[in-house]
Amino acid sequence: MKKKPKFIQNNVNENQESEKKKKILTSAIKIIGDKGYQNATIAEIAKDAGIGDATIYEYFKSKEDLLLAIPVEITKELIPLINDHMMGIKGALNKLRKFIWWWLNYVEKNPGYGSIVLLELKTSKTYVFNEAYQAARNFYKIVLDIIKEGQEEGSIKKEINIFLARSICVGAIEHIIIRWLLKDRKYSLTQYADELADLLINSLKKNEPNISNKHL
Amino acid sequence: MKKKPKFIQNNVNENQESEKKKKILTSAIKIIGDKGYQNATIAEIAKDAGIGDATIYEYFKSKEDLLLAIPVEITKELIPLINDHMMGIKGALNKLRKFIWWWLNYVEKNPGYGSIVLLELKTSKTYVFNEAYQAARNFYKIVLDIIKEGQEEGSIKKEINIFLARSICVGAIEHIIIRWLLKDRKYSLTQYADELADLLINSLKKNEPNISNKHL
DNA sequence: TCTTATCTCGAATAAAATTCGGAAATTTCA
DNA sequence: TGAAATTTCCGAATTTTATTCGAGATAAGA
Repeated sequence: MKKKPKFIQNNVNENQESEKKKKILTSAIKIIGDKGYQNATIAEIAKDAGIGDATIYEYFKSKEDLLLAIPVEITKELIPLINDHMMGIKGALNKLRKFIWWWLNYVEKNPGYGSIVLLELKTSKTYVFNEAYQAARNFYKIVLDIIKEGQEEGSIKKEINIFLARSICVGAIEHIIIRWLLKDRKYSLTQYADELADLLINSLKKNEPNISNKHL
Repeated sequence: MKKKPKFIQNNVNENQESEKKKKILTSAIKIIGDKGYQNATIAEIAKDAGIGDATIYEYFKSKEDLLLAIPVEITKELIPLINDHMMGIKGALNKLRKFIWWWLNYVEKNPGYGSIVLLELKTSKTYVFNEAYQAARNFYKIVLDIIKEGQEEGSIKKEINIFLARSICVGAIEHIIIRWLLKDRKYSLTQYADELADLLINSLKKNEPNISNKHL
């Protein structure tokens, strides 16, 4: 651990994310994702991270601050990841299908993260004013961009309000995920990806008259 | 307060819902709906209800039990109310439109209830095993029934998976409500009803070939 | 009016978050 | 290299809240 320049906050070195901070976050995701924010105790998170309770407060202002730091951290890693997966896919509707699949798949493999973002986070009164909210917005923005792209390339109806379209896509995906999180999580989430994508794409895409009418 | 028949539970009179219990619930909706479950204290709820803290525990096992009792109580009143509004409306798609409007309107007028049901409830570990979850299911079932009806009468595509269709409708509505709840709640929610209904109806309804193709 | 079963709540208890003060570790620089 | 300065860490005390206890208040029936 190296020394930082003279005048520093009263807090721990913030840049280059000390390993300890990462370890706390990892333990927090594990414990909170598993038992929920309510039932997770600072003592247990500290124990899992192999440090004393008080040390957590060197890195996070409060338990709530720790909760809010989770999506900020993870989303930072997530957005490049999904963008990477999106590369080489042509056409907004194909991208939308891929995005749906990717998201369901990610939550299925990381239910703790899904549980925190979709269930725990929104009860925090300060959520909207925190950068956690910005992180979520950046994530949703991917869907919005896909819809815009589709309207530009002519595959998605121009008359649709893009924000409403995003609400339908994001709302449907989240609703399916939330049901899964609340249930036993035994069945596969990704199995819904294709059918859901079909339905959403069908409601957004511009009908091609020459094709859809050839049977008349 | 009248005496109840001989052998009673170790608890307070459960039938005919004593006014005190109702008063506690009313205060709980007010305080929890406003500050959130976390920040609402039993002391404050008790004070608002004009009783001592300990009295709450005569009517509810715990703070969580009190939270879970709220949707059970309210949904009991809500379902007859919405069914009443639905009467006389012909056609599944018209019912869906009305349902969307009604729901958005109800939450706009009762944001405390909306906040509890959509934001606070889902973090409770016991939610799924509680009758609160059943109450929510009964509410969603209205949408499912509308979709079934639409498929039977031929206004909604038969090939759509009804559960997925419900997820899209409920998910979209809830997503719009949640954004509103998290923001300042200053703008009108019901303003979205029509456009949202258009979009959802459009994605579910069976296209009538003779009409959609007459311009060819 | 007296007895008994409820109801109510002030005060004690318990559990968990947060703060405090100083010890341990690390860094600086003479 | 050594010791002062700075930073990190944490055990123990404090604070905040939910929950329980037990005694007094209230009503019903004899």
